[in-house]
Amino acid sequence: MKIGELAETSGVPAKTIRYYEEIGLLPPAEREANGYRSYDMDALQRLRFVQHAQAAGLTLREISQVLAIRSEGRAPCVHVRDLLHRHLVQIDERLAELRATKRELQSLARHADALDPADCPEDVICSILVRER
Amino acid sequence: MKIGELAETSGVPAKTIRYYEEIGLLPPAEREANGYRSYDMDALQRLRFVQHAQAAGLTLREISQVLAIRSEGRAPCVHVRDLLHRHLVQIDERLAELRATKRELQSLARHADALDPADCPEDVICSILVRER
DNA sequence: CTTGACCTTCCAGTGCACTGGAAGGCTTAC
DNA sequence: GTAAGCCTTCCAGTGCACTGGAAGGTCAAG
Repeated sequence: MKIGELAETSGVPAKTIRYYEEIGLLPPAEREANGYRSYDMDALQRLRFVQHAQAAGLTLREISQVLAIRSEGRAPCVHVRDLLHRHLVQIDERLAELRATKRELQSLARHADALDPADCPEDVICSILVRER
Repeated sequence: MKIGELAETSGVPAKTIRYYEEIGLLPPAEREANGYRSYDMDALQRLRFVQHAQAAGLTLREISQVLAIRSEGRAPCVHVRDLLHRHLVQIDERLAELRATKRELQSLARHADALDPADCPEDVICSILVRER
């Protein structure tokens, strides 16, 4: 399987696959006689793993770590477990933040919708956003 | 008020305030005879506005736009209104994404917690993350 | 034999929001 | 007068995850 096909199958752009290899996230690909990268199903699996892990909120650096640990023959389970728990905490924090932002935004939006632009006073930057909450 | 004091009062590092000026987010500060930047309460208000707008999820670029529109004498209300509504949509999307990620992560974490690392098979990258959902 | 779709490397840029550090000037207190 | 702690500019780097483009090699179809 050439890089274009892998890109097609996985949905990850060829450029990005090369980039992943470059930063060591993926192992150097096998090469055909002509120098083209050649991939097997393992490569697809690895790429899918990267996608899953990314969807789970892990950074490429963290994914690299898991991959590296695995390739050393150690089971990354404990490591992954920690990573997962840490990310769950982070996600909860981020969720709380986002919800607060949403409330703030909604209150601002309600205020904005009730305003006639002509009423905007000249002496403040923007009465919608500046008013005290 | 010198930059350090403004930084102290606002909680925004002096470095960042200079950066904001550099990118045109804040207007060039008044200078004292010795070249030091000098700020008044308006500056503090602008900085607070930036903080609020940032907390509301606007990018510095968007905040610049609002500030620029205002400084042209036009009321940015309509613009801000649009911005707010667009950001509300974005936040809802991001919230949905995050919640999905959280569910995914929780399911992975439950799986990981139930696993003995010794059970990790050697032939997959990481059974926690790779398994089908 | 050419056209077009692939593939290669390499370098450089993007976007976002800073942040660090060097080299030097100013101010205040002792 | 000197030391600490401000301030200035300028350049450069950070982190994350790509993305673009140039210049060139390869392959299959017509």
